[in-house]
Amino acid sequence: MNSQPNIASAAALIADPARAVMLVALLDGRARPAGELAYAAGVTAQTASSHLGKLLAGGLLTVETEGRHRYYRLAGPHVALALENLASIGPMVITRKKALTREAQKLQFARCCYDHLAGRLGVAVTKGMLEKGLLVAADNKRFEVTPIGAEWFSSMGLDLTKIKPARAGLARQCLDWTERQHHLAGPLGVHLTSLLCNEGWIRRQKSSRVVEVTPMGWRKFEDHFGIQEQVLMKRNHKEA
Amino acid sequence: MNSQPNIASAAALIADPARAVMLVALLDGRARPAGELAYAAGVTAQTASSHLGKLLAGGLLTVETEGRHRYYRLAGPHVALALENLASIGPMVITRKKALTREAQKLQFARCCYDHLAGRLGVAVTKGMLEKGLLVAADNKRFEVTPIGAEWFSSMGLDLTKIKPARAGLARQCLDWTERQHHLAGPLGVHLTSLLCNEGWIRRQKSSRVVEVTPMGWRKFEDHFGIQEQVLMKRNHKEA
DNA sequence: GGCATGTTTCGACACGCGTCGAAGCATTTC
DNA sequence: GAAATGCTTCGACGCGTGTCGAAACATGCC
Repeated sequence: MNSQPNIASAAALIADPARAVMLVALLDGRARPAGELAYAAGVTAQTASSHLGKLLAGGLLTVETEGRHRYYRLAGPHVALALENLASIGPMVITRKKALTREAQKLQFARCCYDHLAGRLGVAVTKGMLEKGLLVAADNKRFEVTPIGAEWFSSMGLDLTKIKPARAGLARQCLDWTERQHHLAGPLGVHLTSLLCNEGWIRRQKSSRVVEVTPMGWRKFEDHFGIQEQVLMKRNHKEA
Repeated sequence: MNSQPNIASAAALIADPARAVMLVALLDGRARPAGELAYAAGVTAQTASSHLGKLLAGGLLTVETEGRHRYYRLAGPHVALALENLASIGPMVITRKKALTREAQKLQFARCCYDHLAGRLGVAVTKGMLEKGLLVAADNKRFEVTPIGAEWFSSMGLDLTKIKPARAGLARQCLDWTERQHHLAGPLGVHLTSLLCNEGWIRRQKSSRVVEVTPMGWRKFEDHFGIQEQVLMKRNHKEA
């Protein structure tokens, strides 16, 4: 009935530095394999495994086994929220605070999720491609490229036959953390993103996952997918 | 620059069961003396003092020394928010969640803060008494009863001369946590609250700090202070 | 001034838990 | 089938820290 022991145990799980690093590394909602989290936290695989087991038991993480990898991700947005709130405590830094949310807004708008496009822009592009019939959603969280889609990619200078599919497929559906909708991932997503970068539609920030759209990019996005800058920029986050 | 060590240390402060109990006890925003927190946490005064010192250094608490007492309170709403978010983690209880906010709303509306009236209602009553000229704000967080006020209390059957003032005074200004405005505290606040209870204006819940207003109470509140039920009930919380 | 109360500081003990080495499973690759 | 990779389990070590007794400090009451 009382949540008092609860809050202490949840906090205890976050309290360990190694675990905190892992959780922060998962803040973007992506799933990561145990080994990567171990490396990020600077501990051995055994130690990381112990930590991940505890976070799992504590309900902070969920896990998906895929082959010999185990992918961990945050159990939900409430966990991410709690982590962010915790970050607001501490040295009581009055500064930043606003700049941080600025950066967060940028990230929410457009970012790189590994090496493919995510955020509001990523979802919008994916949705546009679906509406134009370039892609269709398939089972097992995949996308399939339609003949029209192959033609479009070709016209963009991307030869699909030269892209090596991963074991999970050529184009995958990746659940966008902030938007709660799928965006395009997998090898095709990676190639598309670097293509948009090379063509000057978007620009990647160095040392950040923020992605910016060039003026030319906005025109192209509207031409190809009907994405209007005003609409995309103005939409506020939808809180439950 | 990175908030990673930060979040771990903040979590570590909350992670200890004794500290967690203290923090939860302070969740309503009231300031409480160290001894009371020690008792609540079930530890000795020395242990509690150590904990409180750490929470203070960590920026989770603030302290005001008053006589030989030291009153601790949460450092701000962001701490309360973080604590509540932490409570949402753990056993992943999908239930409640809505019922809890219900209870929280009730508490926000009217509650007992120690033994005097607080919440939206407490603030409204205090504001009404100020507007009617029954009280005036004085220095050192005190209220002073005007001659008109003394007359009003007398007409309510409360003889002010029989109330023993505390060292800090007869009537004090207490900062309301949810409303961010002052309400009436001190011995006068306590006597007024029990008076309203005995006269049947309000009803105190047992085993909860929630206070309910009777139909007769609403009529009286409107007659005496111009407090209208619809207005007070409908007003939503103001978020920054 | 002297005693009582509320709180903090100091010191010592002991339990908890994070850490890693070694070994055990599961899966993929050759 | 054998080797390699990714991850988990087991066991032991050692540091960190929560705990309380004793004492010091501060304030209020008589």
